[in-house]
Amino acid sequence: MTPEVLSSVADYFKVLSEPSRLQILCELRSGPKNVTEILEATGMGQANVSKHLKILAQAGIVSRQPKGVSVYYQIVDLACFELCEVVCNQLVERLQQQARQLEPLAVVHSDKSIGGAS
Amino acid sequence: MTPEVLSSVADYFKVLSEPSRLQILCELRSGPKNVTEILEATGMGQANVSKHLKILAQAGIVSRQPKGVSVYYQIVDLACFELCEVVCNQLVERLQQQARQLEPLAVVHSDKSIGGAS
DNA sequence: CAACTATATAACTAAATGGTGCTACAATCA
DNA sequence: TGATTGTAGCACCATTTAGTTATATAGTTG
Repeated sequence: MTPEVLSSVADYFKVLSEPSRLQILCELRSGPKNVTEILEATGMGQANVSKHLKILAQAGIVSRQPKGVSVYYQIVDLACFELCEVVCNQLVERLQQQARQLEPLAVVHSDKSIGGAS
Repeated sequence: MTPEVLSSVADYFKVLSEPSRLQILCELRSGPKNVTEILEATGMGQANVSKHLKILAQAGIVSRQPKGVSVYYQIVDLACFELCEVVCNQLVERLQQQARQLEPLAVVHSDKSIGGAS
C-alpha cells in the first residue's frame, strides 16, 4: 500500500467522520434537497451547511445542481451508505456481544423474559 | 437516525481517517506484531505509534496482548478491511470513469493500444 | 434599477489532533 | 541490585477544523 493510496482512503473516511455531514447525507437519502430544506431539516447554521456541502461535493459524494435561485444537492455516491451500514452492523454486533458477556451475571427478574434454565 | 448513532458512526470513521493508522492496520494484516516491529515497518516515531495503537485499541479494532517485555497488537475487527476495500473500489471506479470521459479527447498514438475506430 | 431571497465565501475563535522529545514504568538479564 | 530494553504517558507545538458572524454574489421580482 503506497502512502498516496492510504492518504486517499483516509481522506474519504475523513469526510464521513463528522456527524453533521452524516446527518446531511441522511437527509439527502430521501431525494435531492436544496440548502434551505437541509437547513430546516437539520437545524444547522446556513454557512455551516454550505461548508459541509462543499466538502461532500468535492469528495464526489454529492452533486451540485443550481435550480433558479436555490441549489439542489443530490447523493451520487451510494457507497457511502454501504459504508455506514457496515459500521452500524459492526457496532450492533459489538453491543450484542457485550450483552452476551454480561448476561450470565444479570439477575433474572422474570422467567418468561429469557427462555432457558430456570 | 439519532444524533448518538450518527456520532458513533462518525467516531468509527474518524479512527480510520488517518493514514498513519491505516498504515499500522496494513502492517497488522499479516498477523500480530509488537510495537517495535510496527516501528521498524512503518518508520514512525515510538510515541506516535503508541498513541495510534491506543486509539485503535479503544475503538475495538485491535487487541492488546502483553508478552513478556513487549506488547503484541492484533486485528480483531475485520470490518475495517471491508470498509477500506469498499472505499478503494469506489476510488478506482471514479478514476476509471474519469478516464472514460477523457478518452475521446486523447490522441491515440497506437492503433493497437485501443481497439476501436481508427 | 431597486429590493429581496438563496447560497457561497471570508475572517475569526475555540477546540481537537498529529507529531515529537522527554520521562515514567515494567519486565528481563547480568 | 543495577543496567537495559520495550512501551506508555505527559507536555508542548503546529496544524486542522467545526461553528459563527458578517459580507459578497447570483437569481428573481416589483
